[in-house]
Amino acid sequence: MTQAIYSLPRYAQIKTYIKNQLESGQWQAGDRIPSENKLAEDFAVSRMTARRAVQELADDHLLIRTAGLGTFVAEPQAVTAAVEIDDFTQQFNHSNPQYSNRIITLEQVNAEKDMASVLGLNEGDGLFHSVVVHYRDSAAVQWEECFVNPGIVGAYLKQNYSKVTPQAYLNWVAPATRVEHQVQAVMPEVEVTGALGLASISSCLKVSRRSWHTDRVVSVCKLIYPGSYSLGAELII
Amino acid sequence: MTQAIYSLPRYAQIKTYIKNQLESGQWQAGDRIPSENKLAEDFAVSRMTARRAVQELADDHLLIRTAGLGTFVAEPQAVTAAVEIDDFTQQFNHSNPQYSNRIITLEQVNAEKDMASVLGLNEGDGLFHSVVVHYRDSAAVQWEECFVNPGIVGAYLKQNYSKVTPQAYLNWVAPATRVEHQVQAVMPEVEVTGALGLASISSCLKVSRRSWHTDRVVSVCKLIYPGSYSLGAELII
DNA sequence: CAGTGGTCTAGACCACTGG
DNA sequence: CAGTGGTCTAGACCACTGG
Repeated sequence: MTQAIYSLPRYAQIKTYIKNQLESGQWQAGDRIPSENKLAEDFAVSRMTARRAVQELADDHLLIRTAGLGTFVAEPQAVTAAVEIDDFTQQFNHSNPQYSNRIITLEQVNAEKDMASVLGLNEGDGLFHSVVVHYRDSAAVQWEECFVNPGIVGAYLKQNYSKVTPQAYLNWVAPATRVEHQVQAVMPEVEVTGALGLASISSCLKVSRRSWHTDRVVSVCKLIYPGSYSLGAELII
Repeated sequence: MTQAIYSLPRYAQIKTYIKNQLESGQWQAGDRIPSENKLAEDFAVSRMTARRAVQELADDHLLIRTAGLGTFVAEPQAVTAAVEIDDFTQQFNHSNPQYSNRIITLEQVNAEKDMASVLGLNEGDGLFHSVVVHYRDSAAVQWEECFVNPGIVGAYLKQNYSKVTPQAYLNWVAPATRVEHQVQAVMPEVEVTGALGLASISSCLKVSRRSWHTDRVVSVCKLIYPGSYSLGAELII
């Protein structure tokens, strides 16, 4: 069926076959694809080999598997390309004389269900919550709201954040081994626009940020920038 | 050794053990970790089970494997503030049945001063200009306005963009060797909001994108997304 | 109930690395 | 050469799903 490149491993050949079916539209989102046993039979390989092909594609989010049900074509994912933008954590520090901040909130709260699951905690567990507004030359440039895993950064609430920013402290205690960002345009709540000194219906840039230390989530943050602020290099168009 | 959560699969227990060694610093970057055979013996499992644990951690870039040599602790990754942004060129293609587009503009224009300098042209030189609106399931998801260097992509205007997207064509003719993005929240002009089917004061995400082929600028694009659209993975907070 | 994916075994052969 | 990871087999038992 699939034209094999010489000596391409069999599981890779099966992957290629499946990917061709997906790309050509033969198998549509939501369709059930052949079972491991069927693929093993069709390609004359053991089930473990067929399984490997399917599993790796599932790991890549091209397929979704459910025991007892089968394997299904995933909804088209927004394929992503990594783009380097400003590192917000390094941008703001107290060695910069233009910089200042204001602590709005610094407290322990009980984890709601979603946040608990993201941080690997149980619902109701204690976690740390902070809200800080960052200024450059007395203009508010960022609202930073963080939820912090107390199992990793136990002394988060006890730091003096007029000396070090929350992000700098987090990076010092638990250097991120992975960071995930998500960017969106929003009109923030009045609480945020007020703190940033904006009109109540201002368009803002929202960056959601999750950071890991090894395999544990250290912090989940929401950063709001005034719309006039831009991430990345110079303005082009 | 490892405190197993009851009924956690054995490969997962071995993963936990390894991760503990990494987190505690027992195994440092560059160290060689026990071989599959050694782990299989220590944990009294088959080699395939031990292998699965090690392989999954290698897939997560915590370990690096080389046949004949062994498995080594990876260097801590340099954290870059990478934001995952949709790769428009791959996301939008005509083999995706949910996709469609509408060409608004496809023309040659004379370069204004700023654009000429960005593209390495002289003021008044001809350049190509396109505006395309992309749809997913008949909902507008992106306004794409491009200025294209005619010295690199001379046949840009002659393509049939009902068969291939402008970005896909650009990538085919002059694969980008560098891409720069800049992200901003804006309230677009009525022309844009109208084409996207939005209220006239909608908050939108604007991505400015410049792409290079070797050292020449191929295209300068402005991408506008509805504010409800988000770049990157799932919504967190 | 038959079928599915999830886990696991105890072997095997291979290409490759270092000493 | 002995050891490593990469691939692969032909079985097995399990929890789970739908009809």
